[in-house]
Amino acid sequence: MSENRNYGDSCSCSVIHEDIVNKAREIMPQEETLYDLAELFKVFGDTTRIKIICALFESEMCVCDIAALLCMNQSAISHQLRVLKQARLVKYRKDGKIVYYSLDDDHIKQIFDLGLIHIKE
Amino acid sequence: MSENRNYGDSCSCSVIHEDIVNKAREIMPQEETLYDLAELFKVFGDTTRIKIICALFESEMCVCDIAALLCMNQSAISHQLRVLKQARLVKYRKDGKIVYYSLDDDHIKQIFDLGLIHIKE
DNA sequence: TGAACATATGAATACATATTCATATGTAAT
DNA sequence: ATTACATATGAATATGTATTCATATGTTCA
Repeated sequence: MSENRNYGDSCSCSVIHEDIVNKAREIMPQEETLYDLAELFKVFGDTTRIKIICALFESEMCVCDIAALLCMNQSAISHQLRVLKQARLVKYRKDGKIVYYSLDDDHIKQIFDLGLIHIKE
Repeated sequence: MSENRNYGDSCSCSVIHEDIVNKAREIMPQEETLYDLAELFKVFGDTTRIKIICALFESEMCVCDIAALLCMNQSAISHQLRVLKQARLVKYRKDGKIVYYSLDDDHIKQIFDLGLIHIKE
């Protein structure tokens, strides 16, 4: 009966349904893609950043405005805007010393709204 | 000129565009909603959980299958399945000692795919 | 009943990260 | 030039969390 047992070092259990596992392996995207995807959702997965995103649905805002709105200090907002920028979720334009941030992707609202639908159920 | 200055204790800067801030404040969902939303995306924001979700697109799978597929130990998978379960992203059925997990929400694929579209740009 | 096994779970550890503080950078106005 | 101000950023801290280990729970089968 040991033919059905296929213990892996790290898995510490047997593969019960090898066909299922193989099929799943085939449809799995590249490691890098899955990593990037997790990184993207990680950016959405913070209350402060979600609030910033939500605020920017209304209109572009400067760092100070966002800090005032969220009652948080300017540095925290600036750090989070950097994260959002790196994830290409926001873009900015400078007008003198003021930096206006706005959303950089149409899908953001869709992702946000789908999330809302899920939690409202 | 100090009428335009409105320093808050925690904000450490002035509100530059009060009208914008007020409008944003109006459209902001409840604190709790935003918190729940962030919590939901946080669940998507982990490579292991994204892989589990992706695997379950193919079919339901037991804990062992998932552990084998991802080459991770059973305990790690079980812990993560609990997180997914608490977020109501997966459900399970028991068949003897085997527990089969499957996706519990149609929106998951949509959210996943929108994320993919974003990172592929 | 007891052995084998699939899964769950608590504790510990290691690592990631959000916020704050202090300060730097860059711009505008006097 | 100097002052005031908006923003950015590095370091430090505190908190959160993913994984592992050990073990418990619950099921099946002999």
